[in-house]
Amino acid sequence: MPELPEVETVRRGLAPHLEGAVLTRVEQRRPDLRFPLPAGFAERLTGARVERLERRAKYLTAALDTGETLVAHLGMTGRFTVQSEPGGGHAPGAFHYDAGADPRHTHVVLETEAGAVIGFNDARRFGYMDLIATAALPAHPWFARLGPEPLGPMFHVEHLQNRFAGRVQSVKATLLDQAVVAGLGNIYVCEALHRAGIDPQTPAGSLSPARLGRLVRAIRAVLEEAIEAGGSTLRDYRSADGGLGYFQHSFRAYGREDDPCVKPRCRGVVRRIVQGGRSTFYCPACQR
DNA sequence: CTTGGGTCCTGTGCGC
DNA sequence: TGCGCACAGGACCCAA
Repeated sequence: MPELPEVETVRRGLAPHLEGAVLTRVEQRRPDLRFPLPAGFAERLTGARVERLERRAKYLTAALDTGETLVAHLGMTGRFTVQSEPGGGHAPGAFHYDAGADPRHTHVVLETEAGAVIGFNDARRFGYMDLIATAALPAHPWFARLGPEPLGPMFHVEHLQNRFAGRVQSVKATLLDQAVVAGLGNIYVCEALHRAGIDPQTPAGSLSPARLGRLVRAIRAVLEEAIEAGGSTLRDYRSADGGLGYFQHSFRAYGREDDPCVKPRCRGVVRRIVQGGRSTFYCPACQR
């Protein structure tokens, strides 16, 4: 479930359980996720205290008091589950997050002193984790080339102008490049381009400053609304547990092939095309 | 430099 | 009901 709003939602859900918490038990159930887990993974985590739980792009980072940071990427299907054990210092009627996860795919389990049991579950195993020296994080290959946070002060029209200049690649593909802006994925790029009224096939370098301004505002708006809604859940959102997002009901283009365009006064129909091997949904009538 | 394609892995949903 | 295929929120790598 993982673009920026989903990862941010996960961070907010985990933070009360992890920030300030001491990890009393760590269980590694397989040697690898997408990549091998580092040597001594469980041992290096056990006994550590989580100082901060943060998000950068689509990465979650848990800075530890050991000088290392636990970094997690959810890939396509990664999710965290949380159970608070009765008597573990939490109110009765234990908080239970995302009960729908198949337990066969729970690969890592973290338990805190306060009694929270946190599972990392990932059916496709495109997700990954590593332990990295906190001081070395900014220079790490996963982080060094990331573009600005789209909801932060460094993301503005001038930035897009600079990064788009001379690029003949489509604006859709360019926005998926994490070095241009960090955290967007297929869904929110489609949604932002629809809101901005921009054809996804337009060469990035050919967009006027005015249109880039609309694009910046559309990206910020759709991400803020999605975070507000707790992100999007594409499967089993009906399982009534807390913590599941509902922004998928607000999609205007993504997944709406053959539906009439929802933009007022637009008579267009949403189409699906393939760009770079991935589906793009857009309205040819109002996105030009 | 770009683009397109294939790769990792499993689950789901659809047409037949 | 069963089977095979297309497709899925990411991101890397390589050939052309």
